[in-house]
Amino acid sequence: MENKNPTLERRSTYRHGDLRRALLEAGIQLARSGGPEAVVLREATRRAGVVPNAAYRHYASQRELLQAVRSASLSILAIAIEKELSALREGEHPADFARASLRAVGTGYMKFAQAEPGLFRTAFAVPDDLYGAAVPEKAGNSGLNPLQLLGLALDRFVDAGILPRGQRQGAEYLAWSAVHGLSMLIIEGPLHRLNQQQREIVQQRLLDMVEKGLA
Amino acid sequence: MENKNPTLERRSTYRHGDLRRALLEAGIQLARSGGPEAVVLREATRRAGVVPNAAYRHYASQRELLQAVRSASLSILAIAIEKELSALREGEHPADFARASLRAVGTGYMKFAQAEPGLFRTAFAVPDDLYGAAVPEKAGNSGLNPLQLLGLALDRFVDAGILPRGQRQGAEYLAWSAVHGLSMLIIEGPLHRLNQQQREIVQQRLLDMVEKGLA
DNA sequence: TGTACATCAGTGAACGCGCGTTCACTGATGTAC
DNA sequence: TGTACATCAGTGAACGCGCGTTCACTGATGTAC
Repeated sequence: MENKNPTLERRSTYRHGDLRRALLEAGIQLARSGGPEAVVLREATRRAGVVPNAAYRHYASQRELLQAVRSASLSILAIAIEKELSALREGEHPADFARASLRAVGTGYMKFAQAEPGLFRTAFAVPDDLYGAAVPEKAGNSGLNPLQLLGLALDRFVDAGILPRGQRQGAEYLAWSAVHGLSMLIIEGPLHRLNQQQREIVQQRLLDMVEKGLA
Repeated sequence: MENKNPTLERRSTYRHGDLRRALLEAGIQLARSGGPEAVVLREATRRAGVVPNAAYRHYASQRELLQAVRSASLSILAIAIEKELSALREGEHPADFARASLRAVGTGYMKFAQAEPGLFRTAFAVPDDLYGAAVPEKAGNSGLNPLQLLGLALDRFVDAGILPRGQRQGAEYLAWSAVHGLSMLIIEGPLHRLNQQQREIVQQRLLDMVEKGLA
């Protein structure tokens, strides 16, 4: 029997103080360890050290809490991608820089999927717009969400002249499909048994395919 | 309130006759309309016109029934792919034939995902080997499961000399990732809003990318 | 051809579980005067 | 600076729900003699 409520110090105050955030954070932990179906409202309140219905002061329903967790997951993913991107230095060859950018986005995405499969699955479990107005809840530090970061890398392809401008539109979805698909096959599919080295090889080959196949 | 048990004619016999199959078929219907989480043992027994615990004469647990449904889903997918493949005629150009084969596999896969999202999600929801001994429960009429059908198309690439033999191994997973990823983005992701024509365009572009990027 | 009996498919009743959600409440806080 | 009071965060108790699963049973079937 593990401690279900590691965060709880018995509250001395009647008011919690920041229950909304505590519930969100508990929800993120739940998603982290069990994916979207683990985001259980009652369990989140338990972890926050609060009675179940107290949640309704801050979220209208379990569904609304789940959506908040989902947005947070996307934001964490965006930050992981940004981290890979920020390791790049813009050299003298724009084409190399563009290619490295795309690989960084893809690598950040796939690394995240494997390091945080629960959050990854949560981020994409529920259909929801990733187009439209960029909302900060789903964005990284740059203010861009994961799809927009991918778009940024592809813009660099166009700028470098290695992707015809006419093929730019919708190219996100081609690259995204490949990287998303491999992530799924690895984290909950038939590629689950691959060891770390094998995973890296297939990831690199996949990125090669995208790079070569896009232009 | 819809009819929960459309199949049930009030049984006149004490014995059901073929409850195992009836439960499997009910399970498939459930998966069809609601994905893996809809495969509820009690509901399957209701549809079979039988008391809940009767299921335990035929399946050791809900999980076992779900696995059976999953295998059936893979088999149905294999048949869908075979249908696309069988429309091909082997012409005089092996390279063209090989390329058409790969496109047929990819098209069959993506069509199935969109026509039967519930079964598709069920087929891939639970991790499970698709390697190893080919088991007939997961295979199509040819005795090959979906992964093996993809392998067949890639073998034709090698035979036609458009894929180096040294790059053949593991190539399944590159092609599969792309096609699987796009399917997911379309059926339960941000590409859900695309209309039929837009979907076909992006699917064709994705297949172009794979074809070009593989070799 | 007839009868006894083993087999086992399906029944009936019940279990514990955890979930999301609603209701009327209580207690602390902070604002108006 | 002190007091009355509105606000509203969190409580306590309870609801109905559907699930998977277990138990002791009953009734039909088909096989052995």
